[in-house]
Parts: sequence; structure tokens; C-alpha cells
Amino acid sequence: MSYSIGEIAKIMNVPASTLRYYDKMGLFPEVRRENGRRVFEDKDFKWLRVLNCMKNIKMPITKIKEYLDLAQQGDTTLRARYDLILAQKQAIEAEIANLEKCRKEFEYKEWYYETAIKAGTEAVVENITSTAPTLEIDQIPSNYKNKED
Amino acid sequence: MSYSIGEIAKIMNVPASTLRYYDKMGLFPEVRRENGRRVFEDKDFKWLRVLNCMKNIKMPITKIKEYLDLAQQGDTTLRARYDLILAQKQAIEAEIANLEKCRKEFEYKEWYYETAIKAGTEAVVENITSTAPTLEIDQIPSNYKNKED
DNA sequence: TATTGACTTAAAGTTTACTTTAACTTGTAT
DNA sequence: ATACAAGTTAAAGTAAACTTTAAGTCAATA
Repeated sequence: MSYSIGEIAKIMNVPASTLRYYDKMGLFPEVRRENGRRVFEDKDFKWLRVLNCMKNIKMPITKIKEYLDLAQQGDTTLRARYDLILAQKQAIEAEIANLEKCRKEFEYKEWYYETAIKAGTEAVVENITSTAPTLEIDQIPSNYKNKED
Repeated sequence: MSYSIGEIAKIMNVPASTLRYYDKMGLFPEVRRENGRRVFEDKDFKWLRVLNCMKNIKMPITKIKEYLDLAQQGDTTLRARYDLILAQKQAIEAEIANLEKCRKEFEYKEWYYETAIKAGTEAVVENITSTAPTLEIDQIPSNYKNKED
């Protein structure tokens, strides 16, 4: 099964112009042309899924390209690709841990406003501790710590 | 205890210029001045922690400002702030779930390359299923689904 | 045959979030 | 008194990731 850029765009719910931009940046080295038109294959969904993950963790396009270039070189780059993937996996894990802290912060805020709404004012909320969710977040945000030292 | 912009910058490991930029965008409505210099207080760390969370979930500065403006208006905006916080909490949760899927994708890749390195080639890896981690990810990336419909 | 819709390109424009620059002020140390 | 460090501003510059525009190609339908 093959797909036009418009079909891919529709399925992935991403503008065709974005896919063209990605292609221009070298993120679709395998996609062939028919009468100048891009022809996507089923296997490209697999790559798009990975690409999507990489975008999710804010991996810059240049880094994604780097990975693709390694992949194009075949088995000699297996270790390099492994290292890259491992580093990214760890980055995701750190990011999840970080977001988990944020979730707790917002959970506290949720309780704070629920309590304030019940009381009609937020003036008293800071003193109420009996029903307050526990916050165990550093005074100093974790992702500011040791940033580029 | 009060702090200069440089001290805050150092503690938070963020450039002073960024803090000035945030201030310019209205994100520090409470910070007073002494001889024209900004004076930060201990309570500002609390706000900086929340601000940091909001940045973490990529809440645009305009949205953060919106929240702050509501807060400045006092108790009449409690519900509006509650709604905003709740929506953001849900956004974080969705984001965490999303990253969780990505983590699995990278876990699979990790296994893939480990296996390929052992075999000396990636040619055979796709066929090995006995030791492969399970991937239960949609063909279509979840965050592309129903995007702005 | 003419029009339409979906594609193509290069190049310019947009957005967000800073970052840098340049010129200036102020408090402290020599 | 003078120099230095650390602060101030407005305004211009930067970077990344798109998005839009304008002009053109091509296959299929009216």
C-alpha cells in the first residue's frame, strides 16, 4: 500500500507542508518519487511513529537527522545508534520524572483552589494542612540544578 | 531574606536576562525595586517553582500571564483559576502518558540494537520475537489524533 | 479542451522565547 | 577620586520549527 503526502498528512493529522519541511531537512531519505510526487509506503508509518517520539522529547531535527544518517550507513554504526537511543531513553525518563513533580505541584494547586472555593476566599488556605496533599518538591526546581555546569 | 536578580539567577541556574525578560512579560508583578534594582523575596521561590512547572509543560508565557492576572484580581477569580489549573493538570497527565509510550518505543529500540550488536548485523533482528519487549503503540501517533478538529 | 484538485518548488514570513548589545546608574573597594 | 562589579533600559538580533506565498506541473473529470 502506498500513500500520497496528502493522505499521510490526513492520517497523521499534520500539515502536508510540515511533512515537506521534514523531507527537506532529510528526515525521509527513503521516500521515492513518481512524477515528482512523494510516494510513502506502509513502512514509513513505522518511522513516523519513531519520528513522532523523537519530536515528543524535543529532540532537535538536526539530532534526528544525525540518527538517520547513522542508520543509512548500515551495521558499522550499530553501537553509535545504540548509544544515541540509550541517551534519549534516559532523557525521556528524566523528563517523565520531572513532569511527575509538576503533576504533584498542580495537584496541590487543585486542592488549594478547591479549598479556597469552599471557603469563599484563599486567605485561609495556606494555614489548612490537615487535608492538604503533600508536596515534596525542592525549593530549587530540579531542572535548573547543574544546568550546563 | 531578599535577593538580587544575580543571586536568583545563580540559585535557579537561569540567566539574569531571562528573569528580566520574564519580568518584562509581567511574570513578576510583585517584585519591588530598590534604587531601580529588582528585589526578590523568599516567597518568590515558591512562584518560581510554579512558574518552572508551567514552563515545563510548555505553557506559553501569555497563558502564564493570564493566570497571574486572574490571581491579581483576588477571590472573584478563584473558579477561573481552578479551571485553568485543572486543565493544565490534565494536560500534564496526557503528556506523561504520551511520554510513557515514547519510553516504550525507545525501550524496544534499545533491545533492537542490543540484539543487533550481539548478532553483528541488524538484518536478522526484526524476525526475533522470543526476547523482544512488547510494543503496544498505535500505528497512528496518539498526539496526532483529533488534533484541532 | 478546459478546469479542477492535488501535488511540486524556492523563498519569504511568522512565532516564541529568549539573548545580545550599547549606553547608562549605583554602591563599594582602592 | 576613581575604578569595578552588578545592576538598569530599549532595541535589535538569534534560533528553531514551521507556515505561507507564488508560480508552476500533472492526471482526471466536465
